[in-house]
Amino acid sequence: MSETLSLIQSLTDLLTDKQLSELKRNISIHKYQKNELIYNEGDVPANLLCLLSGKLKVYKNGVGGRTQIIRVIKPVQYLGYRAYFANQNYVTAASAFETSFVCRIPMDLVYRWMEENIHLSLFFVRQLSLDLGVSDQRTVSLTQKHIRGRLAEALLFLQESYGLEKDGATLSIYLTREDLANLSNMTTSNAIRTLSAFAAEKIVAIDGRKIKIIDHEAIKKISRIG
Amino acid sequence: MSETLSLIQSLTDLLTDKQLSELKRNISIHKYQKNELIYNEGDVPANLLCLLSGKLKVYKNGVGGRTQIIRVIKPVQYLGYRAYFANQNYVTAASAFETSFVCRIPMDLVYRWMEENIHLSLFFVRQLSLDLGVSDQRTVSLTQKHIRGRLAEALLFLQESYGLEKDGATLSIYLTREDLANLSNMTTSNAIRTLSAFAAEKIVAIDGRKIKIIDHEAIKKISRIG
DNA sequence: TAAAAAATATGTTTTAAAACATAAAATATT
DNA sequence: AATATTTTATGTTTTAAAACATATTTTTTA
Repeated sequence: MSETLSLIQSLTDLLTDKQLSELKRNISIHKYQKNELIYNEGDVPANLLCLLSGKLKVYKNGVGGRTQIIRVIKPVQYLGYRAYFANQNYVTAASAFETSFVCRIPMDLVYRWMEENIHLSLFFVRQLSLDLGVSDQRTVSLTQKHIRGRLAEALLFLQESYGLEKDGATLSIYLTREDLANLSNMTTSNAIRTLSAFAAEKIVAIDGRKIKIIDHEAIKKISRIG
Repeated sequence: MSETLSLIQSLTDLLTDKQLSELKRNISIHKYQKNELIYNEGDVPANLLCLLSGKLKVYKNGVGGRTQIIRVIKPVQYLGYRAYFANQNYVTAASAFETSFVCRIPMDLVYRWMEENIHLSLFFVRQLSLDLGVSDQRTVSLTQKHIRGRLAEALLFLQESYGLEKDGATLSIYLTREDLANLSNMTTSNAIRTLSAFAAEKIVAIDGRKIKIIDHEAIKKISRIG
């Protein structure tokens, strides 16, 4: 428990002693298996969620069964607050890329703390502002870049989000081509084909779901100019 | 001045008397002509902006000179706060669709008020949460819907945003086909062609830039299913 | 470990949207 | 009012991405 609390420090740092002890009494930890749903579109957002370990995706089911991954979550990051603050049900769903531990804090409690703790409120102001900037940029990238540019951007995004393995080149997250497609707004076949093309061009090396970044500059260039 | 203050009531309601008098000393009003730039990508976000009258667009310049309208602003709505809160320069630009009056309040002042006024902070938490929900939904619509669906959605969006004229059918905003295209993520020719098609199908009637909604249900259906 | 299911690979066809072209109409400028 | 510029309209061609098809490989489940 003390380790858990240290993990979610960014928020707990902001709490008063009284709020902290209240937190300890109301926090719960949940384990999610690979691909397990954490919340679904339409659900009531009752809890603030915090990813302690593992990897998550936040996504929307769009037109004709197509899925768009909106953002990915890494430890230690919060999620699930937007809908509550907007007084809406969830408009996204979230599930685990791999086995993950998530803690839940009742959102009503968090909101009560916010009313008496300006730092906590400002924490969410900042968080939401960062999220919104990313979302707006993403709208433009996904609509205007060509397939190769979108896939290259997705690879860079995964590198930034989850980092690389000890070799300093292999992405630490192993996604199916379908997830890669849903992240880059393309069909699964196009994710497969385009990734194969990158491999043929020696920009990446692929070994199943393992993706090794060979020519980082080339990927950045493709992401930038399409 | 008293009328101005009544216009921006949603925010001023939240201020203390002391803050309100400080507001009066620091607020300024600016007139923008049609197509005039209000702020540009890369600018430092020094002011909270509030549209008092007129109509604005917030947009991003993307790949290859293409422009994407991110959101439209109606009176009385605030803008320009996200970048400040995220500690970034503007990643969007804003300009006037038509002659508009915008008031400016120094953002440092607003932030200081937020630190001593929880209601103001929670106002922005809610605002940002709504913005983020719209942005995420927009990402999916713009990437997954077909051209007809995107244009139909844009028409509905303009109706919601700016309303209709006295006839109860004509959109109150007259956009060029180019703006309509930039709103719907398509080329100008496709906006022209698709709008002509809607007119031929008697779903809308067009008279220059005037767009009259004839069959609202049909537009909703096209927006929904593509 | 065998069978079934899911994911990946690769080729071919189709299609939606962009690009290109030209003309007419509407706006703006002198 | 005349000229220049921008916007709208419409036709044609090209192209990027989706859709469809089939085979192979990998993963899951019985």
